[in-house]
Amino acid sequence: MELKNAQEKFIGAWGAFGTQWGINRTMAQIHAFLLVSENPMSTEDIMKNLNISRGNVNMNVRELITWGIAHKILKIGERKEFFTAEKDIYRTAIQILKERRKRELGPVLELLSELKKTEFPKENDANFKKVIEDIYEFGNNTNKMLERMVKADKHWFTGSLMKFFMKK
Amino acid sequence: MELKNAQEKFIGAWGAFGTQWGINRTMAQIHAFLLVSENPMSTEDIMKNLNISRGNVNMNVRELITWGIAHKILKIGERKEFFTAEKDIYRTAIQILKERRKRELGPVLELLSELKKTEFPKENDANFKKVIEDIYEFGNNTNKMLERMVKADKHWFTGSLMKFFMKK
DNA sequence: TTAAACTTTCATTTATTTCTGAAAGTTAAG
DNA sequence: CTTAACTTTCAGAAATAAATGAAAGTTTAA
Repeated sequence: MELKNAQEKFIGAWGAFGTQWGINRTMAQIHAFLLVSENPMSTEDIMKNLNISRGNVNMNVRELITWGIAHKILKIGERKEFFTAEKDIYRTAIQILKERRKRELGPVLELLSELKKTEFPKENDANFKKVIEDIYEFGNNTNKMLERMVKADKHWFTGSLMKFFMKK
Repeated sequence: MELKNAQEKFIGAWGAFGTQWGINRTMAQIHAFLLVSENPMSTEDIMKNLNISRGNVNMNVRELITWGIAHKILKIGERKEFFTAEKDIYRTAIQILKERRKRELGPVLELLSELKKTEFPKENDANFKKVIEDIYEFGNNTNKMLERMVKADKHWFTGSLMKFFMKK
């Protein structure tokens, strides 16, 4: 197999994977393309290689940058902007956890905490209260764990965390 | 606020949350509805309460059952089928992890492992190899941790795991 | 049997998400 | 300035995902 085939296979798979996680296909593909590209790539490079429009590249690259998993690179003497993916996969994973925690877990915990406080005079609310409290507790614990992970350094993952999970 | 309003708020939020995680809105809403319902509900109950069609209810309820987070309940003397959500939130979370691990992480690891073995004679593939290896290693570690979590019991989460994350 | 009660399927329709590409906006070199 | 090189925006088009509902299938009671 040629390297190019293998890269395309990876890009395709990464796109499909992204879809299942609520990330759009193209954003994931651009991410994969930048990962396998040795050097920073321009908008035109991405357009050409993935066969997508300028607007699409622009939108999704900016989104990747917002997520903190791609970076803008300026070359001296060049007017054009280039882009590169964060190559440290742990950093990448941590960034994704961080953003999803903030954007998704945050609002849910807020709602649950609000619902938890609400009183329902004279209504039979035992089941509802329990469901909300259980989910809140679970979400809160998850939140705390994610906070810890987000603050950890790369070696903590392969070291302490892995050891904890493997023991016994 | 009335209990019903609170329930609807929860159902709506759960649906929106699901959307972001690649789960369809209705499936998440049915799940939420079954969670807040004290008793098992029939197809008609779900249709009426969420204002959706019979076919839609049928498809999504079966999907929830496949995921192992809802159950079919048969009442004696009743022809109709009733459905209920798994009320243990830890079990629910574990089921979801289990399924996603199997369906999504599995195939990706398989592809990565295949790409990792591929040789590219005479090509400059150092960056590609490193990316694939790094992601594979990360995926593999994640996989091992998930396996451990999936096999753990409820108390391990609030006990050992929580303690590990909170220490220092 | 057979007929009523219920569940499942699936071709169409509807809704949602994503993409395109041309126009507008921005920047910097000359 | 002015113009060329480049980036961003966004209305409409295209692609994808999800929902409908009527027809087909299944089960059970009588």
